[in-house]
Amino acid sequence: MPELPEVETTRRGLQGRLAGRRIATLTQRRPDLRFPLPPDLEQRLVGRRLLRFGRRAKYILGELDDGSTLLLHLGMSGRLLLDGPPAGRHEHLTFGFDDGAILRFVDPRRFGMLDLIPAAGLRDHPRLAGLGLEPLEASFDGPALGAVLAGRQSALKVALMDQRIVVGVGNIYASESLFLARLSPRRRAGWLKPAQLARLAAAIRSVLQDAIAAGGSSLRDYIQASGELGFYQDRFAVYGRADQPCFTCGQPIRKSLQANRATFMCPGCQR
DNA sequence: TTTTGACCCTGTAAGC
DNA sequence: TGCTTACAGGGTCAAA
Repeated sequence: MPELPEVETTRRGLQGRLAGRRIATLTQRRPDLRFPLPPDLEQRLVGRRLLRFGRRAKYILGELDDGSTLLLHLGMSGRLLLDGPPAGRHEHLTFGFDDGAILRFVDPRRFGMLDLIPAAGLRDHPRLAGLGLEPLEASFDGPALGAVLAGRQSALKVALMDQRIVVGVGNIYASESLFLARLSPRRRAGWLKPAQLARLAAAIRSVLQDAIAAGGSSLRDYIQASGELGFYQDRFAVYGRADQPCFTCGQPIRKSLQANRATFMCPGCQR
């Protein structure tokens, strides 16, 4: 489910509602998400104040008042829901806060994860070390993208989804960004010219920013922390539009598989 | 070193 | 209607 726009939208919801709040209770319903939860999680979390919520790649980072960091990843089906009713058998963790706020971690497929990192361990944490460029940072441009793609023989779309190269771009936004940049997902990643790299970097940034402004994309089970739906899915140019006419040139959108993931492109517009 | 494919788990939808 | 199969937004690991 969540790519960078959905994670960022969730982060903003948490920051607005929970920053500065103290964790009063924690209920765990099962010990295993993608990875086992820290065994002493409740003991280490209850009583701590959450100072602010940050983001690195698709990870949400909750900074605690003792210097440790609550690390959250939503996987493919994870949701963080604020103040709503109980979410049923896939609600694995429930946080209660000092002002009565409730945060529910719901993840049917359990590809999500949660960890608590001591202050000294954040930089070297195995989930965070080695992550690639942040596409919304000011330094993300054509030359920066060219530097990390240099020498890559793999297909361009596969490279864009590699979190060691660029973070936050998943299957939906890779297809949408490549359409906007008019580049074929099957091009070799390391062979782009400077003008093409500049176009692609700008397209990635533009697609992600527009999706954040729209509250993310709500397919199947993604909703914002507030319970509202995102609506960027209404603007998809290619994703999920197999055989439908391209809005630009009218040719049918083509669906294929790359690295066992669905890829959508317009054969008329993308070269 | 880089790239590819299998796999983790569950729900949904399509096809028979 | 009921069963089976394919597929889904992510990330990791082993093998090639």
